[in-house]
Amino acid sequence: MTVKTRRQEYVEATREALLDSAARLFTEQGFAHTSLDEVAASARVTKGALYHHFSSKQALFEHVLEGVNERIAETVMSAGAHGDEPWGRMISGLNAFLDACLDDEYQRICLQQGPAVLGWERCREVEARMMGLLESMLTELSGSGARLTPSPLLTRVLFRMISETALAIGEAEDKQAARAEAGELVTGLLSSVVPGAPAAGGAS
Amino acid sequence: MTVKTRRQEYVEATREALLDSAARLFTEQGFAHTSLDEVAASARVTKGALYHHFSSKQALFEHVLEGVNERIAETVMSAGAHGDEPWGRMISGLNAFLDACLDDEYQRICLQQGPAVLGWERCREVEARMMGLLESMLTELSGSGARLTPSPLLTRVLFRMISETALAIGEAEDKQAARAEAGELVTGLLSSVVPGAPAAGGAS
DNA sequence: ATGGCAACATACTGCGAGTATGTAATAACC
DNA sequence: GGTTATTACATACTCGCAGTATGTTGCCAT
Repeated sequence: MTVKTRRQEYVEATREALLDSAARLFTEQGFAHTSLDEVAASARVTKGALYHHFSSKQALFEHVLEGVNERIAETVMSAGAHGDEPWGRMISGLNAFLDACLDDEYQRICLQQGPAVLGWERCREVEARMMGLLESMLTELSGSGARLTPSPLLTRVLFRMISETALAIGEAEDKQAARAEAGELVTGLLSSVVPGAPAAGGAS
Repeated sequence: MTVKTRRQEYVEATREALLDSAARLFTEQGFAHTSLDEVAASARVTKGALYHHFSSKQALFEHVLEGVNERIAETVMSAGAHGDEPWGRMISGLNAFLDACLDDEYQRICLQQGPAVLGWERCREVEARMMGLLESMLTELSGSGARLTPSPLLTRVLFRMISETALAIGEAEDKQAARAEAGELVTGLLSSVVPGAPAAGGAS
């Protein structure tokens, strides 16, 4: 690959400025109450530039969501990679995810607006990486004999369950307390489903 | 209360025609792709009539959702009322709910569009009745010694979990098979959380 | 040099939510 | 029982905004 010309850098910068502005405005005002003129103005370009880079408002939102999701997924996966025993990795990944839920952009864009704007189906496609992580952890854990046999549906349901606690954290007044309660509840639920864990443990 | 005049009947009929048309169109085309002119035309009135009865498009949707939710809640609650032992009532209520998820209107309006249009918070207010039913059942079951202490968060998480299986049923090609799998999975999960149940039982 | 394309800007269209105003029938009041 | 107020709509309009059509300007290849 040849060295990137200055012009290509400008193009990329424009594109990312649009994505950044969109992420900010979608987070602050929501998808419906954010106009594309606003986004363009915030990135100091016009709507023409926006439509040159993104085919529609939905497409713009989709790219924003993918970016935010990617950022969080990276954090969670790196947290879930370390540790030797399966349960330890599960717990670290889980805690990383719950911590990520304190992130405003992830809250509003991925958890709240995402399903509304893109539909559940498309939204789950984006979540596929994190779902995959959860699924592999579940099968690994179930190796030691699980109460429930792992299945795509089980993974999906557990993932949504965790997302719901994430939403609860986001809505709570005292987010730290909610974060703690959610952590205990989810680990408790998981240890009910998959044995071989500290029966009821709060992990920080 | 005085006898209802013929005119009041007409008014009520108009209002319900609007609600019916809106429910149909929102279900078929979704909230965003349904225009109020369309709804009004389908009810054989004009937009003026619609705005006389409902203050905004959101308000119309909200009333539609409340109606659909009420209809389902009635079914579920009556199903959950019969039976003498708590677990039996829980199972019947659960099955009634999962069956209700085969209902297109409930699927699309309450489970898919609802959170998107009204936001999760308002949506949970509407779901309060069914959440209350679940919560009372949980506390009742936990009387015999639960693995997890019941809490609002637990109720909420379990409810969302069940809703997710509901969505899965709706999206599946073979809905009957999905319905069966969901039934087993949810009863299995619940019996993991709340003991005193048939360890793993498929209830029809 | 020049033709073409990429990366924008400008100007316009159309749809649809919401509003303002009209109007016919009913209800209220004296 | 005639006048007035109100209800239950219809008609006509505004306006914000997503999407489109059409420039305009520089860069790059040949």
